[in-house]
Amino acid sequence: MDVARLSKQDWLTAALGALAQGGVSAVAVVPLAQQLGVTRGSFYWHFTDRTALLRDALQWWEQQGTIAVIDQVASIADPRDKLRELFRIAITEDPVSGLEPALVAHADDPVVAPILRRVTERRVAFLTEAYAELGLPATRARRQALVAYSAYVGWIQLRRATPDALPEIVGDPEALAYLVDNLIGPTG
Amino acid sequence: MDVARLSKQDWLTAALGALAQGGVSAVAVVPLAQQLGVTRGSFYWHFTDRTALLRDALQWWEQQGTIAVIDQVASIADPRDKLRELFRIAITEDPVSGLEPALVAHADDPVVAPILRRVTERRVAFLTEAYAELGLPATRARRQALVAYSAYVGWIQLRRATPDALPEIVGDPEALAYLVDNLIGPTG
DNA sequence: CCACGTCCATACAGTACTGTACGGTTGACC
DNA sequence: GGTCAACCGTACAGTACTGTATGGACGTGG
Repeated sequence: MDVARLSKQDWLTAALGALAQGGVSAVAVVPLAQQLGVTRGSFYWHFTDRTALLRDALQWWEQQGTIAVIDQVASIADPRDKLRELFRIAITEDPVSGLEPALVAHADDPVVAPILRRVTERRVAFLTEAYAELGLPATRARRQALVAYSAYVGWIQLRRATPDALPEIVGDPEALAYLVDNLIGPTG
Repeated sequence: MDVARLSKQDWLTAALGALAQGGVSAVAVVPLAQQLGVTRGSFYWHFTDRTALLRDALQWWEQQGTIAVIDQVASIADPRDKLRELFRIAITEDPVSGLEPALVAHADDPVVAPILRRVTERRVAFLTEAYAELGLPATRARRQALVAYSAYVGWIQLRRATPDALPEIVGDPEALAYLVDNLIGPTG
């Protein structure tokens, strides 16, 4: 019959969902097993530890979230169009709602810290490169990249803190363009 | 002798610190009591519940964090100077490091949700008013307020995610002015 | 058809936290 | 100096989670 055996990936995605909602401490074996319809016996076959689950889940997210999106826009030749499309994707989409806020909140966690750091650095570096292609000198390019990235981060935070105050922006194409232009910043 | 009896406020500040570091689940009675050098008997005299501690702590923070800062800049007449000073304070100071990211991460929590919502709305309303004083029409003022506030939120998040990438901005007065101007946005 | 690898359930300690009940200590005030 | 309230320690259940050990079900290849 369909006894519905689980793969390692099932645990990873479930862990990311729990992490997004309740933070690191919500990545617990018992609730996840209950949610997946199995017992802890399943978990301790796939993973050695609770920490191993958290680490593997974050590493998987690191690959999917960072590399996939960057690959999606890296082919765009014009740097201004590239930034525009990048921010549009980043603002409107949100694969695992609330994950990034949860990660930032647990920035001190020994498992979270290195991965969050790598992802942030990689994103800022990509932005810096794009702004450099736009003609900014190196120092100003990195400065603008930090400003733009922090604006992006704040946006996804705000979307979670007050979800119903923002559709008035995302829903209106003109307002969305206004936001994207503001994210890109003064590059003239 | 100096048996160092605790006040209710001691528990509140300790709770905010724990909340900032480990999230809602870190606001636990046993660890806090241990950190304060007492047993749980003290806690259950001052508070009825673990939830009551969390609620009271957040309400205290709501008053201190929101009202105090707004009062500090509300007297400045020129709206542009007012915004400048507001963002300067918001960017450079951080009374309880990491609290706001932790709150956003637990935006679904029944205790956190209403308070976070009130604080966000109040801040955005204050910004909207300032931009209106600057001459923006109502719709654009609120839109710009949301953009500016999300940029601010992202800044304090980024400061926590990668603390050593940002002093290069805060330390340099010129770069700080650049950031503040970018937060204020195009208001010409 | 049976032997083996995969996947999961169950049972057993062990730990950490929550609430409650109650008893003890301290200091102010009459 | 006795009384009362504020404050805290201790002991008792109760719950939730972690890890480990072990055995069973299930399918696949020899």
